Amino acid sequence: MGDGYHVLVSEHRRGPVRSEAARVAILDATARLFESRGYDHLTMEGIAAEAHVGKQTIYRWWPSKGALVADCLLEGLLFRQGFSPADTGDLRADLTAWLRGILGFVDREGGDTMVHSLIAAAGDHPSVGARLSEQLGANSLLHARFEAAVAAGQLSPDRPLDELGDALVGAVVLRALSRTPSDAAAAGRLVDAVLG
Amino acid sequence: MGDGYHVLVSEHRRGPVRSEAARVAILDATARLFESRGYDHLTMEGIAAEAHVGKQTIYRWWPSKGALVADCLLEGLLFRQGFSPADTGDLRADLTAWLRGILGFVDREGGDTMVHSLIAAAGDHPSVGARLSEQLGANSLLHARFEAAVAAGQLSPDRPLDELGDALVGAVVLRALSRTPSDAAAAGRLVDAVLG
Amino acid sequence: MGDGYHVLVSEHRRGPVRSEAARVAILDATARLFESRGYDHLTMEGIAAEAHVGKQTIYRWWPSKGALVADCLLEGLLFRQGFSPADTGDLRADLTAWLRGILGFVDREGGDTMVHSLIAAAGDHPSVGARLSEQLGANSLLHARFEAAVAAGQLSPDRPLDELGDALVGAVVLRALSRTPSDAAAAGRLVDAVLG
Amino acid sequence: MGDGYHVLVSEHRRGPVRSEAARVAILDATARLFESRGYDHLTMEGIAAEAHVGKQTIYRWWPSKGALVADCLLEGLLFRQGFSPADTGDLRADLTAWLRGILGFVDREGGDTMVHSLIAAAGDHPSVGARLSEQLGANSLLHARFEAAVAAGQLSPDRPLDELGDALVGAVVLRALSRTPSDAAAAGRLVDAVLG
DNA sequence: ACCTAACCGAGACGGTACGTCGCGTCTTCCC
DNA sequence: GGGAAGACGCGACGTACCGTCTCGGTTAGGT
Repeated sequence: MGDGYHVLVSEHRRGPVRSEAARVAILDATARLFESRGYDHLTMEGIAAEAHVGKQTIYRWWPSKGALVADCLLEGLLFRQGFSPADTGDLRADLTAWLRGILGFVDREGGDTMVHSLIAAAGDHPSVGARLSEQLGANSLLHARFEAAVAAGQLSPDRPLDELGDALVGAVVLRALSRTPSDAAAAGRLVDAVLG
Repeated sequence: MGDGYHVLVSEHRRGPVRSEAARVAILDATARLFESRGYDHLTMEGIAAEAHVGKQTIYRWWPSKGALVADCLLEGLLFRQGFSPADTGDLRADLTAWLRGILGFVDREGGDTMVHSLIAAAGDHPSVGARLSEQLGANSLLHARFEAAVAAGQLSPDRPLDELGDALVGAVVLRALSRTPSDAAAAGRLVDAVLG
Repeated sequence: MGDGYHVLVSEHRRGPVRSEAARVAILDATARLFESRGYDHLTMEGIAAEAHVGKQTIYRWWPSKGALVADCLLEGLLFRQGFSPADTGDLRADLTAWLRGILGFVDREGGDTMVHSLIAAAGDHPSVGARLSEQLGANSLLHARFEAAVAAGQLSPDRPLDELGDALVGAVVLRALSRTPSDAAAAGRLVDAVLG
Repeated sequence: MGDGYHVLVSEHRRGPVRSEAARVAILDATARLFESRGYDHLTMEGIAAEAHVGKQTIYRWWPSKGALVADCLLEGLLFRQGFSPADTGDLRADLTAWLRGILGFVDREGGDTMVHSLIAAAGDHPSVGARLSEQLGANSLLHARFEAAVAAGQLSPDRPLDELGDALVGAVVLRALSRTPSDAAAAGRLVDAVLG
């Protein structure tokens, strides 16, 4: 897992094996250019040049720019900053703090570019979208926090937890899309909206 | 409304006035090509040819493809299908039906292309994002439905209504981004998630 | 003569007469831009802007860029530097000095640009070619010098004088076209070639 | 000869080598369009289309339209009709016949277009001018004829032969520029002018 | 004193061509 | 056969000018 887009099967072949150096150089170059120039200024030619690699070497292993970015996400080269909700026992407070962190990141310099780039990449490659919400903590960490809240009796057990996360993350994405700047109370209001 | 991207300020200028025929032809062509080919196969050259217009006439009045699409949305040329929640008195049922309609549209042939295209366009132009959620009914119609629910005592008056809509629409957008197909119960679960 | 491309006939018309200010501004602007940017970077739009004049005002009175330049030559706004052969009594020496002056001008900074521009303009407008050789002194001044030489017995009376001038000027133009730089003795050799 | 604009130096480079097929297709298309439409209706886009070649492939190897035409001349694809003076022993008669041929060509349909096109091309690219006079026979063939005349005692040995040719060819070019139609005796007068 | 045709400035219009960028494929030499 | 390099056909970009047309404003005869 995380070996690049094509998983090497064990069929025996002649000739040299895939160059790990090239694979890493390509992903590094992709991540570097993604962060500095954004997804839509990311070009295959630019990546090849930055990685000192022939274009064919990229096309041999990845079918598209989106797949390349998806692999960068898998390797954790992009969007290093994960957002995990704390567990102080107070679900509402924890969610608000978590959201405030995310909204702050989105509003900060470069943050919205990053999110926009990820959204654009998600349009090109299916798994990027999944990774996007995962990096925002929704899929795993947020789910765990919700389960803890259910166990603590702060959340009704029949609430669909995945959808709860989707709603929160989705609202953030929507704000990023419409470039609505978030005021200080926005995180609180959003939590109020879904928790009641 | 429908004045185009540049709002004509009242300063007097000599010379010919902007051609309404060209403006309409361009927006029509944009809408036509957007629906038939999707946002990322939309080209300025294609629009100019389809509208029988010089490229410069487009660039004179719109800075980008995104702005063009945003104007099409403003004029209601795109995404004609608006989604408005009914008011049967039962908020939960109404929201579920409304969401089911939207999710069905997104999953249906062409629907996800349309949403993906709008998301891509939103990345290029700020106001497209706002229009996107508006067309989904969130900003105005959904807000009205929520207010009716508050009046009917079905919704706590201190729930932030805008954020409630954002959460629902955002979840839909997130699903579209990650291309998660929605099962029959998805709409219900989503409503359960936010209404508790 | 020199009133611009269209000679005003005396038929009576209503309305304002042609604006002399505009005519002069246009020719001045043309000459200014011709000298600074060369014939092929000369544009109708540039001239109109430089002259603070509508494009239509240019097209109303001149059919082409070449005609405009031809009028500039007629008015003496271009290529102010005329070359006239002296008459010291020694035809060979006078011609050599005259040619040296011309060749020097062509080789000097900007000179070949000017000649190239005039040649290019001549391609667009017939009378520019005639003006070109006239400004080089060939048509009138050189002819007069030749007649004096005939009278002084330095030149056989059956030599065709016009062709003699054409040969000398033509050789200069050819050198300008092929951008052959002329050495110090070139003028002398050229005179030797035609005078024998 | 015929190596194209860029002379390949022998430094070794990796990667694909320049496509000879593309080079030839481009030059052929250029010659074809030059002859049919003239230099100033020659467009890079037209050449690319005619040659079934990408525009970039042209710009990769030639900096301008003029360079392209210069290469066509080098390859002998243009102006196939060379003019060579005969040697009947009578220099004056031979030169007159040769000039009459050239002047006739220039005056004939298409001839002046060709010369004007070459003159225009010469303005864009230095070597075209040199090729122009070469194709008119001046540089090599005419020089040879002059040497024969010197050997035969018909021409003084101290006459500068190159300049003699320049004078004759230059006069022709000048006539083409000023679009002066040549009468039947023009060739004779021109020869009289330079031979005395 | 109007009327109105023609001038003027400004510049929008439908076009053509420009020169550049990036795509994904193909070709060459080297390891 | 993988890899670096990069030429290739191609499509689109955004810009520059072309020559025409359309405005409002101005200027003179004509009535």
